[in-house]
Amino acid sequence: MASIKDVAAEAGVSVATVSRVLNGHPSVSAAARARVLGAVEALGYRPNAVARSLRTDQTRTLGLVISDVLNPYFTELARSVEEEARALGYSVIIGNADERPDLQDHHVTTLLDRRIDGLLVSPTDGGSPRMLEAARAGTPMVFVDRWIPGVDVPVVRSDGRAAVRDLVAHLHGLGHRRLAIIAGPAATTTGRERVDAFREALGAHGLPLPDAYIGQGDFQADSGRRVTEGFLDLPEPPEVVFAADNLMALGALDAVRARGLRVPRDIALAAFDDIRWFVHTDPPVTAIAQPTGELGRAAVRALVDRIEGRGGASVTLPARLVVRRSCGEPPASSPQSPSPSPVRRSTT
Amino acid sequence: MASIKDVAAEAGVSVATVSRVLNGHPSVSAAARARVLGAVEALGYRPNAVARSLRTDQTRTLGLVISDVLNPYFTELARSVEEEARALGYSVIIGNADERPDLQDHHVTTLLDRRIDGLLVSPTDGGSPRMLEAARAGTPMVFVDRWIPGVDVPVVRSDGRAAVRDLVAHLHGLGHRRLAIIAGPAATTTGRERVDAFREALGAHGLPLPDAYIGQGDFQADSGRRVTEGFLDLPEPPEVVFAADNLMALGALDAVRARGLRVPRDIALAAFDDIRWFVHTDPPVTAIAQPTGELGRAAVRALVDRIEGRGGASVTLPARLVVRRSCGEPPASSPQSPSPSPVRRSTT
DNA sequence: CTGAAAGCGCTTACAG
DNA sequence: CTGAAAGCGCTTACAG
Repeated sequence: MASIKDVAAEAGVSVATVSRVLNGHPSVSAAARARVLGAVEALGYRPNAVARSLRTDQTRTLGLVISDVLNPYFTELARSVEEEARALGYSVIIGNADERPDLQDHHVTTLLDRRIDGLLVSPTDGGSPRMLEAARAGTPMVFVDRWIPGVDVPVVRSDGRAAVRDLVAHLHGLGHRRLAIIAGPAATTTGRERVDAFREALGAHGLPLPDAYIGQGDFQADSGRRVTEGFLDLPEPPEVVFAADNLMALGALDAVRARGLRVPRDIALAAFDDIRWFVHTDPPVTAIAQPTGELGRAAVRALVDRIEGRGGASVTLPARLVVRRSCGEPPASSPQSPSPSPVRRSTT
Repeated sequence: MASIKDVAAEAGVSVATVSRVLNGHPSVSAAARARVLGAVEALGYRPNAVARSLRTDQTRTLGLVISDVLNPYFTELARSVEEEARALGYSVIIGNADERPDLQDHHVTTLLDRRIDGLLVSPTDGGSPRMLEAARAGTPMVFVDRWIPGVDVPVVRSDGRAAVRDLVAHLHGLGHRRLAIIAGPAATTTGRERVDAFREALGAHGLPLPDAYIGQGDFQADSGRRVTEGFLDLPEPPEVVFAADNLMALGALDAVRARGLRVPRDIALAAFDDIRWFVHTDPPVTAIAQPTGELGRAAVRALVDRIEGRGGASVTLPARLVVRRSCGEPPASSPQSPSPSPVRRSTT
């Protein structure tokens, strides 16, 4: 592969001059510039990004460590992150932690070894030593979706509290009283917060959240299935299952179907995270939708602001309830909005 | 960040010695090794992968350019690619082309500039100049899923021909005679092949595939919706729509639902690519399943073989039909298997 | 406007 | 077993 030396030789100038025209430095004569450009074209030369990075100490690359690529929520997040990064002149390298702290650590290490300019992470746990160390060492960093309390890093996330209240009001309005949740890992903020919000919302209606109705999942499908089976085996099974993410809702559907039961007739289902397939499931699934694309873009802007020394602040965006049919049909006469906050009723 | 010099100073040895222990070179005294390891630990030193790559001319990194991250098929492919690569000591950088040739080109260029050791690509089109040039220049490369005829690069893909025959036999057995297809872009091999296989299978049953029943999609959801609307507007709409990928099937479901029609009562639906949600859609969708994970792993092995000078051959794996209910219920008395080749009937 | 030179952080023949 | 030195491909003060 042609190097800058080859270009210089071909153009009859020094490598310094080649470098200058490549970087748009103003003090180059028009003649030299033309000769260099000609040589670049003739040789099909492309600058070696590795050498450039070593010299300039910047890679124009962002690392993104997500919890699970198979989760459409994170896949959409990754897409918007890449899009915004590209618009700002950065590439992104994605690491998939698969909800495993050890894999998360592997990716953080690899990314740091590659000297990425900044790190976007949605932590799978309470924070590996390596990640905390990176944060302390001053690697520009921002948390997205999930975060680690006590670490001084901006957080870009969505707040589902109001939407969860809307959901519980909706469920209560439908006559449901025994509500259960498939929780995410307690080591994650979203794992804890969604349970807290749910419990709080239930409390407002005078409803309890007994321990038996809190199933411990890991945000992946199999755990949703397993927890749902446990709920169904209870002497008094819940009337509604709220899955804290879309994959666990998928697992819940698997479990219900495997028993020959029907949603919502035998048990109602709602999910955190809205995905396109929820419109076409049997029945369509009531869900809480996050402004995923906007989160990804905001996270990149915050990170790039940090990298380029412009601060970079936390952002919290609201989630919203999308009512479909998986929790039962509302009485025809009742109003749609269970609460003052805006609730979109899906047209499907 | 500590460099190799700092470690050398701390350990009281030369940087050469540090490098040797870091790389497991045998000729280092036990004492020196211990001092170096101690210094590494004390300083929290991590080798700079950028510098190492520049020096060794290898990055231990694979580039993967996929057509669309939002497509669960590619997301699963990407996951298995990363997994296998990691097992073999490589990282992978994913570029999402979003079915756009210009974006594909952007990623190929970026990846090449980073001097990745090898390139895995599922081309969005007939091949950009830059990609063809890379192939000709000898960059280790393998095509996965889609490929470009006439380019001397191994291809790892699945052959859906037999499964499409099984599908058509299934449809024919159900009494369907007017079958339509939502095709992928003609610039892609999978776009063309799936239509060809479909036409050939129809021919075996004496059925035509009129132009009006070939809708041009782009493998993304909106095109599936648009094409399906066109089918429904025909004076004689098809009885079955076969979507050449899962996203276009999603779009087809959107279109059918928007008209207040039902699958399979008003129109039947089948899809290429099986995804977990198809079990829970209304109705469950009959699909052709690819051995996606195996494809990803085989592609990585072929690429690494090329990189390490061990050849690297093409691999073709069979796809298989998974019958569900979206094409209608079979008469209770008829046998399940429409053909001699093995057909899995889903338990759901 | 231009070039010679230093240096980014490594690895690896070469000499001892 | 160990170190001094060259060199990977760039960028960028410095001097002219």
